[in-house]
Amino acid sequence: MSGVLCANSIQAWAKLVRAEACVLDAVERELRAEGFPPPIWYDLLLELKAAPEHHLRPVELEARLLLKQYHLSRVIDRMEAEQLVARRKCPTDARGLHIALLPAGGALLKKMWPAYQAAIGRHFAAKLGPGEHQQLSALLDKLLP
Amino acid sequence: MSGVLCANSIQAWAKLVRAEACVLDAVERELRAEGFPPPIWYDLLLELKAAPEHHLRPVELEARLLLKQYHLSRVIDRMEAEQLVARRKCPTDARGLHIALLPAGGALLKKMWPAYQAAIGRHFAAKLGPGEHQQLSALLDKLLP
DNA sequence: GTAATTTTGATGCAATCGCATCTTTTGTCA
DNA sequence: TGACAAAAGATGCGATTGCATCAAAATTAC
Repeated sequence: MSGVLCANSIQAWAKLVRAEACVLDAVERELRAEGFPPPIWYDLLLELKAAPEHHLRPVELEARLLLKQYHLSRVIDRMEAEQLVARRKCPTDARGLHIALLPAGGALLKKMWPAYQAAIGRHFAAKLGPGEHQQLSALLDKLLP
Repeated sequence: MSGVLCANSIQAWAKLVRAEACVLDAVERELRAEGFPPPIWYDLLLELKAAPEHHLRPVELEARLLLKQYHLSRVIDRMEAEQLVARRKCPTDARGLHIALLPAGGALLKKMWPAYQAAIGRHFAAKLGPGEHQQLSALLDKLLP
């Protein structure tokens, strides 16, 4: 089953790790410098906003954002402390929760978008040519579950 | 300068972050389960081994591995505690150091390679087609400094 | 030559992560 | 039904990260 990986594979692997770290770090740093929370907060809020009734269960958020269970649990702690989201009882499963979008969450989403977009544009999008975003997307799709 | 990013860019961005996290996490988890240290230790040892006299300065390691200064400083702490590398005085710059590869470091490199290779193969390389590794490499190169 | 600036590396402290485990509730199957 | 396994979330604790800052040496400027 195994054998030897070719040099191309190893190099692609190394570049994936390095490039992502480099770009994500630049974006996070830029957002933080402007007083914004980390990108994952934005992503989470966006998922909630896109959801049918502006709420999702943690399990669903885990799957969409690919977060680990304990990680998400703590992100929600912090966002709840900032009144961005609220934990509500889930009516159909007593084990579960609804994570609901609060007004302040919607407001942050709006306020953060220009900065987030600019950061992604500067540190990521601008470095690729026109068709390359889709090309990269297609390749990364194969790596996703 | 700015304007609006197209949906393709945003999606590619999101996939880059998610896919990398997903794959790196799987590889790290697998190595850890077999009792090995994190991949960055391997990468660092490999850089040292490839270096002319099996030693490099922290600044050089930072640049090659794209690590932050304080991060690298602490990684070296841990690796030094395990006798994998040693901090030596740098003869040409009294501020600096030589990080030297120790025998145990070389041994770990050898011992770890099969596991590392297998993990990368399983969680990354196997998911891409023959030419796609190079294709991905080329795209990621544009994101690197 | 000396003062100001930059570079290199370390570290205190607070925030975050990762693992393992716990509680509660659901689902399965005899 | 009743026992047993699986799923959803929370959390204690130790390890790691990130920021800010420090000290020491090299470089630059005057």
